Amino acid sequence: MERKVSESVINRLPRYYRYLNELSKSGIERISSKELSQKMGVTASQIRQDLNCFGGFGQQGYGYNVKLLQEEIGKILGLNTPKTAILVGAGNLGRAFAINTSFEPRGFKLIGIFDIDKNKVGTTVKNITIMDYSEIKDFIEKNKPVMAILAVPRTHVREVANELIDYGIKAFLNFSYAEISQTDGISVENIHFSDSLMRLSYKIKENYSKDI
Amino acid sequence: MERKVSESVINRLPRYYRYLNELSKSGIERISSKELSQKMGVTASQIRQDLNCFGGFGQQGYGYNVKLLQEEIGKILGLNTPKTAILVGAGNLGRAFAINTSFEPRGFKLIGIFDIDKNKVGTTVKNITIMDYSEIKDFIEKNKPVMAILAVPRTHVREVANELIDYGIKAFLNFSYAEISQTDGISVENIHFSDSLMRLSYKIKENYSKDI
DNA sequence: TAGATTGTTAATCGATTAACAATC
DNA sequence: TAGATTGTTAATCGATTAACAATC
Repeated sequence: MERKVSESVINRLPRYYRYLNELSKSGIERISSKELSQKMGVTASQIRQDLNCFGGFGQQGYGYNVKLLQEEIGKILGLNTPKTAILVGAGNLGRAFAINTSFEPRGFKLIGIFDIDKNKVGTTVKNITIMDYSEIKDFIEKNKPVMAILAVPRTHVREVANELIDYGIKAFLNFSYAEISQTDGISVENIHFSDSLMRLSYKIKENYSKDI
Repeated sequence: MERKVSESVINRLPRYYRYLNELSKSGIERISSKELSQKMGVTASQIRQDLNCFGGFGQQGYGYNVKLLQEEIGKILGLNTPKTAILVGAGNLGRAFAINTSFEPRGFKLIGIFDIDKNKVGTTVKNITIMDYSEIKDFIEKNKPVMAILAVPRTHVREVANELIDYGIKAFLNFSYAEISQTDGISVENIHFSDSLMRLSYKIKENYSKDI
């Protein structure tokens, strides 16, 4: 029925959401695509095109209501329906992510944390007691979490991911430096620090040679 | 002289690098664009086009030498010239990043860590003693680091970034949930956990409604 | 009503894919 | 030499930008 919205558009939505949130917090009630485009460093055309993939949220001659538009984008992103998530791997990174992240405003709810390290099992992070990885199957079958955050060693990612898919997990936020083989119906979002560093390395190189 | 290489190409380079590294480690010496394309889930055309932005690294009738190609991509990314970096903000996230990341193989060298929390100052992470943020100006002027990893509260990012630019920092890896205003000659790479979560939220929503 | 700004169609631009001659 | 596969040019596809009629 509806045509599929392109990846590029989706990738821009969180940024719109963030800007609208800031505008809203600073008390601005309405904004035109032109004003917003200037603030964000994009074209007004792009903003209007992007938004009109989902419907007409503006009003001719007026612009967009900031609060309303933010709400609509939130709905498009599905932030209003909390999806249950578990964290696999409670090392430095896993714990830091759990502590630093506001799950609820982003559409998720963290309901379990797992590790294989017996020293960690039983301790708590964000009021959640870390469980032994051996209990994960039962936990998933009982509580049906939708998403798993993977912060396990690179060598274990694929194995763990496959297991969790078997148990019923539908989506991954993957921090481990390896890729989860693309399976049908499984959503994956990777955060690879190494890739970011390498891109930055390239950019620095480019910026310098430009000057010479 | 050379035409600017598009962002899309650059963004794919680290992934090529990773795959070649894996191939190399598993003892594979040569690979054709077709084989690689199948492994990576892209087109062979794209691989050849991407690589030929930088030069002809292959051989007709043979394909690509895995090790050589990996090396060349490493050079393109600038991984062979270590760039000095400092970490600003030694909270959970900053520390976890410092501990988990291999800087040298990604073209960087971590030479200093800063925080404002007096309780953290003096303790060490990865053999680096955390310094007080008040010392950062002197440190930068003396040691001339090129890049700063920002893991400070959202409310402080812009202020800190502007200060560091004044002191001579040329690039940022930014974890804080705000954007650094794009300045000429300054390279920025953002890692926004919130954006990743929201994109995943959207994907989950889409994957489900597709099934219905 | 006049002015502003949207939603949307059309034009342009760039990126991806296909095709093939060059050549190992 | 014959087969394979690159490097590169041409064709296609999609995304971005421009333009403008609709309308608040």
